[in-house]
Amino acid sequence: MSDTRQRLLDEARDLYLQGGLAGFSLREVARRAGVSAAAVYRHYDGKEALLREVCGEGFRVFSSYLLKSLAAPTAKTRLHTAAEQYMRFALEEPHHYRFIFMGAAEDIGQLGPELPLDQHEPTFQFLIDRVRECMQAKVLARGDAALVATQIWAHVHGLVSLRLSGHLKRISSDAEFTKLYVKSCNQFFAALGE
Amino acid sequence: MSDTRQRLLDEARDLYLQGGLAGFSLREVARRAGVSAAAVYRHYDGKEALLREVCGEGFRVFSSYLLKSLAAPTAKTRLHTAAEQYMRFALEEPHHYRFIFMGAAEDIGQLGPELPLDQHEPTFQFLIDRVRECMQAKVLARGDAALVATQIWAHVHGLVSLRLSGHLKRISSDAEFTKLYVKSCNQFFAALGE
DNA sequence: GTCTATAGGTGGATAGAC
DNA sequence: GTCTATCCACCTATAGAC
Repeated sequence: MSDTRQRLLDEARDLYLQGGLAGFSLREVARRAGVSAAAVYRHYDGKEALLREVCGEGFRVFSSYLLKSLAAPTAKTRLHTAAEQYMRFALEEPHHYRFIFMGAAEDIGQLGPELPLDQHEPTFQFLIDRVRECMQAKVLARGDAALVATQIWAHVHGLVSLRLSGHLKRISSDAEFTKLYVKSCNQFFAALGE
Repeated sequence: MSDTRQRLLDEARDLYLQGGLAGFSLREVARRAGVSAAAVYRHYDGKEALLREVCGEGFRVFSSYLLKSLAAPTAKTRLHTAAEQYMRFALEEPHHYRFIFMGAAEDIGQLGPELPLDQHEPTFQFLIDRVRECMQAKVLARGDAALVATQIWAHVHGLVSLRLSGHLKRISSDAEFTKLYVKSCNQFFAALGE
């Protein structure tokens, strides 16, 4: 991948998250990348294709975080590590997180129908697998693994999305947030029969 | 308030939630309301002012839902009813919910600095009060009421926002979602020492 | 691969008639 | 209060030179 191509991708993501789809234009992306607007078309088919690529990159990075949790030795630690990695991804790659999970994908969907939202399924399946093996190991109470995975996803997404959107005014540092996140997850896992 | 003024407000909210800030234009709002673009300026100062008014209306409706929970007789039922009303607001007024809690307000913030996001505080304070009285009634374990309220907010917002953004592909009806929501809240409240 | 130039379009906002 | 007419800015996308 050429330097310019990657540069355009980075600037596109930043610009999008700075001003949403409203303030997003190829011209501005090109300006920031230091090339003309026409040059963008040598690398991407247009506005929609560029944003689509941003989205795909986000999912690749997200997956790389999640997969690290497979290195943990037990079902229980794999679930806990997965939750931790989810948070790490959100805090370390907030641009990507917001793009993927906080409405950006929907915006792209309105630009064109064939968006890469299908990528949600494989990553969600990963969480279901972690829940299922915890149930088999009697770490979580038996039940519908997909439903429990949904509850866990909602719990972590709720915390993370409020943090990233700036709604948690009482929490000032990442360290403070991490403490709350870990505590809240532990309490919720406990409620799920751990 | 004149008919046209209210009409513009309704169309503005719908248009915004249909296409985000990207597809939002005064001209289109005016078209839908059946007036000329220039007529909008007789009622609102411009694009930003119109969206600001949409936001304010959303908070008023949200408050009206929450306040109903004060009619419940005990601290515990008031907390449960508040959680239920939160969900009812989200399901019955998804446009307003998305506008207020799912990024829309941020978009407006980029249009102009003096946005009505302060209104988050009073409504969040309402939840803190419900938590505090539950702690005093020994329904919840004692602790930092604001922090526990944050956890509860995150939990319900996580569920609701995933539902509204269409990410919960396995849940097809509002009834099914309501069941999951109530169950999940009960489990989490239990973990908080109820 | 990058540029300039350009065609064709949408939108915010205002002026002035009615 | 609502209209038409208008100005100006910005955008997407393409054509053709280098």
